[in-house]
Amino acid sequence: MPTSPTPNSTRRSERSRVAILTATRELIGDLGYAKLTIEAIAARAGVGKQTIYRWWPSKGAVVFDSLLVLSERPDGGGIELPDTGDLEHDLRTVLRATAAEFSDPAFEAPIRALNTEIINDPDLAAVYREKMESPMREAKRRRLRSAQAAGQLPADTDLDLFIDLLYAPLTQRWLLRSGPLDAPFADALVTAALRAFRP
Amino acid sequence: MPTSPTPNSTRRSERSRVAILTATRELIGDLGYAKLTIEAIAARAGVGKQTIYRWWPSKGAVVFDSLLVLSERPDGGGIELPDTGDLEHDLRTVLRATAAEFSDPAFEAPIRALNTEIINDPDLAAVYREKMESPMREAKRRRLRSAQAAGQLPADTDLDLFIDLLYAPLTQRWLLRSGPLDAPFADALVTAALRAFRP
Amino acid sequence: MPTSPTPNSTRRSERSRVAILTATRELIGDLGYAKLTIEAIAARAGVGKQTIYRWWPSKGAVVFDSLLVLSERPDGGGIELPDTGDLEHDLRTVLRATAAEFSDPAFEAPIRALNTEIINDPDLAAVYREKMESPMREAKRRRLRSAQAAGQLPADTDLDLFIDLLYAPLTQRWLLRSGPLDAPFADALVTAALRAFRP
Amino acid sequence: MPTSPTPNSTRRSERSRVAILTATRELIGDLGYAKLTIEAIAARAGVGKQTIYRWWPSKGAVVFDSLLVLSERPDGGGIELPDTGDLEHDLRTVLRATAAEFSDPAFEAPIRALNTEIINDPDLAAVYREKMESPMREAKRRRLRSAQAAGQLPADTDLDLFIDLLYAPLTQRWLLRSGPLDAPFADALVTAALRAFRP
DNA sequence: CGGTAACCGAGACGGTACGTCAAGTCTTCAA
DNA sequence: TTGAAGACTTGACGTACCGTCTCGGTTACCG
Repeated sequence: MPTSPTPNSTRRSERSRVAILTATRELIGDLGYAKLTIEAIAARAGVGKQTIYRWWPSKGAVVFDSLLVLSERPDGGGIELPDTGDLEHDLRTVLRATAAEFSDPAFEAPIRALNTEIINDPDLAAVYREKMESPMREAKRRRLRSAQAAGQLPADTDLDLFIDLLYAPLTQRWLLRSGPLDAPFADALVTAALRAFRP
Repeated sequence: MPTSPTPNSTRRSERSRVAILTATRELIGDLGYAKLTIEAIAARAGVGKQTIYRWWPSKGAVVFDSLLVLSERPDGGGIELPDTGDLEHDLRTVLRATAAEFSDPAFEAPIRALNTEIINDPDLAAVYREKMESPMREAKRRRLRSAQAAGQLPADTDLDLFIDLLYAPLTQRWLLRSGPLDAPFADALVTAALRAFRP
Repeated sequence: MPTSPTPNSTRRSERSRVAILTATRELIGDLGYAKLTIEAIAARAGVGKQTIYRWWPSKGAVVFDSLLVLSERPDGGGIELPDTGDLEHDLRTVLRATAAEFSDPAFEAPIRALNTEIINDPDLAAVYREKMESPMREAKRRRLRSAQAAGQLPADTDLDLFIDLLYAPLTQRWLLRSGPLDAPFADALVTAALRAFRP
Repeated sequence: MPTSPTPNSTRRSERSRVAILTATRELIGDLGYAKLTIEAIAARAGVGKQTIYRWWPSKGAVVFDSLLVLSERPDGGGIELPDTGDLEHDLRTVLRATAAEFSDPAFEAPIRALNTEIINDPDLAAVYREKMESPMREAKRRRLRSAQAAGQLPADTDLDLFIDLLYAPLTQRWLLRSGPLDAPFADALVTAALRAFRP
């Protein structure tokens, strides 16, 4: 496993680990991904470069770990999508929120940085899927299964395809900046996805 | 416009321009994007570094221009999607071909390089949309309009949304390597997109 | 002959020649010798680089020619040392004047530049001796021969040695900045040189 | 002080320092001063360029330090001029030796390089006077004082002027290549200097 | 007196070296 | 014995100039 967000040695300094991850997140926000350097991270964290190289195999792994906390629930519990009983309404809420998050400058730089690393590093992509994508996708599946139980979605629906149809166009548009990430677009996606799987 | 694929001065050496673009394409294939350097491009092209810096504002712009030719038809004509009269059949053909292209090692490295640049450089993203995305999307729209005329797609279909639904999940899966790009996946996307817009 | 201060072709542009020499002199004064570049000369003179390379073989040659005018009499006549009939008095006058000239900021940079070139370029050194040193030394010899005729200097005096004794310590001190170039030093040199050759 | 021939930090690599100085000396001999580059020094010394820039402020300072060792006695003792009791004889010996040294190709290039730097860099000139000129001049003064004690030179002789009279013409002639550096010239200088200060 | 050849300003070209930055490795020293 | 500090080699960066080479546009001569 290329990243080690938790100490794998009792000797490891927790203080340094946190300082490095924090410094990395701050620097990505300040400079963007392209200008991020290991030296700057070490300097800002008040840490020797060797301490970074000792615990992470690549810059990408540091960046990844530093952003992992963004997706972690402080309470340790799993992520949960809203479930009012009305699938279409809930999906609109969630998709609009996702669109808004992409537009938030505080998330913009880090997520672009993360994508840059993942696109070019298959190992990191695997870790990403395991640590960040999977939990989120499982939460989405849970909500859709609940809808199936409620008879709002056919029982034989390919849930992963449904999720892809819903989210991929949104992510795509954000990555390539090919159009506005607004509520009408989010709503249109929800409508289209639901229509694609109606009986 | 940040890139200038054609000489903007009578003094510009066409020989050098072509050599630079060719060398860039070859090096991306050999080394991947991350290890591509301006010095290596200049050396391989038999050109002074200054000649690159004189005509392109950034490494990304050179990479972009070098890949632009991949999307250009040698005959100068526009791109055209197949039109046998059967929309579903044609879309399957096209989507399967797109999936196959993504799996082709010759395209893999360059297109990942291009995406890396585009994600982090809004200017380049704009040029990308204008020079590469737009012509392709227009060709897709033409095929869909033809289907509308043939009564295979409702006249009020939001063609751009249709295209997003069809292609975004494919691109997403390829970028993040989150699953196989095979014929069943392509077919499922076609089916889902068509069902989303059936009357 | 490595330098050609006068046009050797009727086609040569006198305007350009003068502009180049003037620009060179100005730039040496502004930047010092080390930062002087052919490109800057060409730019300041409003001249193509090729026009410089066409007429001078090296940067040193341009510098040399540009400084040659400093030693030329505007009236075209030769240099002449004062001759009041009192050798010691005249030598003091001349040596003090030489010391003052060395201290003049307007001469400082150019003459250092000239020396730098001459030290490292034997060809230039030869031209320097012919064009600048010889006429000056001949004028000094003339004054000393006049003194011999007046019985103020033995007839068998080695005039070149006398001149070296007089001027070399002055030049040395200026070049290496090893001491003040003041009147007492000049006077001491005159006294010593005269004593060295008194009967 | 612009040069630091001895490590000013315990962290400094003595191996690198010596390699740089040695490479510089060798390259000056091979290429001459004008073609000496920092890159070539670093390459020949097997050292990163940064290591040079870290410890020396300019190319001149490296050149200077590399030549400093030429004037250092390995035994740590000071320089001493011969003292047979016969001043004229000793001065002839020393001046002829100096002339011969100037003619030695192994000294030619480095000393010209040194002079080039010193002429154009007042700071370097100051260090030169302190580290190289002064010890040598003091040795000369000692020999002359010994002659004064022996009654071969008046007690009120201006020793520095005497030294200038003796050496400046020699150095001048060598720098400008204005004449042969042979024994007759050396002898003539000795004779003249002694005559200038005889009672 | 009209062609033409040399010279001109301009500036692109293939290069070399600059001085800086950062990468990843290695060494020293204090806690 | 870890970890901070930071020197080390390496190598790419983007810039400045080098000296050469066109490119059109004068300019002066020669046929």
